[in-house]
Amino acid sequence: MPASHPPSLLTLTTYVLSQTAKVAKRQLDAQLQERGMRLRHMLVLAWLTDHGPTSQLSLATNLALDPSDVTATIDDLEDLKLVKRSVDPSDRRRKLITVTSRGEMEFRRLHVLAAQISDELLAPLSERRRAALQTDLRTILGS
Amino acid sequence: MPASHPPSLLTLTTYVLSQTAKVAKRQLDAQLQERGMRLRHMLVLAWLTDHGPTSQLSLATNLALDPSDVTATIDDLEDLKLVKRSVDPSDRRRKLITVTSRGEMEFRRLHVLAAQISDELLAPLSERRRAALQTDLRTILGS
DNA sequence: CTTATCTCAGTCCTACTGATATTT
DNA sequence: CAAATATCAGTAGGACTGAGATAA
Repeated sequence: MPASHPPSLLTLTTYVLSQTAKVAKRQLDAQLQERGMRLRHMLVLAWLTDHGPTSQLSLATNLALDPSDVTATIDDLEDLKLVKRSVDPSDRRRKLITVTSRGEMEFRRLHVLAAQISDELLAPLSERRRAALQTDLRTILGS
Repeated sequence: MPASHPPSLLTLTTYVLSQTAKVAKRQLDAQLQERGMRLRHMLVLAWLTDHGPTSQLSLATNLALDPSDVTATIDDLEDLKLVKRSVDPSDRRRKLITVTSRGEMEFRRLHVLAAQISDELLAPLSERRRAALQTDLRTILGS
């Protein structure tokens, strides 16, 4: 969060985009850190909540994480009793990661938190503008 | 750039924002890297082009860079003959950094490059939408 | 035997810290 | 002498690499 911005960069949407994202990310990180988590813990919880039991490698490829980071992340989440490892019976090399009910609760809390941060950040915009922003960004992302 | 996104996160504007920014940043970084530069080199060039000669500490505080990183960045830019160090006569502890004419040319090129990347990224949006996005993001950033 | 999955130790890179030199 | 500026060596933390273990 630069104290001020070079004017010639403020005309670049990508710059403004990155700077805004940095602010948002910083706020979320701070909140997550208070719970001993990082963004990738939340990503994994989100994925599991949405898609059900998933192998570590599949988490890695889908969430663009390094497989070894997934291992560490699952270690952490398992310590917190938010997920469970179990061997995939159909392929015993694989470990299926399952979110626990406690994990789902925690994810819901995190989601609320993130939504609040989102809202605060977007507070200067009207409801209509916010919706447009959301749609446009998703259009750009292509999903 | 996750291969796919957890649906429950796509409802969070901050998430979509961060992901979009990541894509943009990655593309710009790739281009900069081909010229032996990184984002902070461009930031410094932009600042100097906009504001004229500036001390290193002032660059650091304004651009939210660590002073020691500024030193290294100026080292690089000086090697490339894009900036010049000179002692501030009014306070000989300070070094005033000045962009050379070559540096200004290079920054103009980088700016064009970044604008192209911006345009490609925003291609799916109409002209009107793009303008709205730009304004809204600046509103959020508060500058 | 080769390949896939997970784990783990080690490496590399980046950002930051702390100490130093110089000037105010 | 204390504070400000720039430099630089060292540190800590994160992300990635490569090898090993187990299973297919």
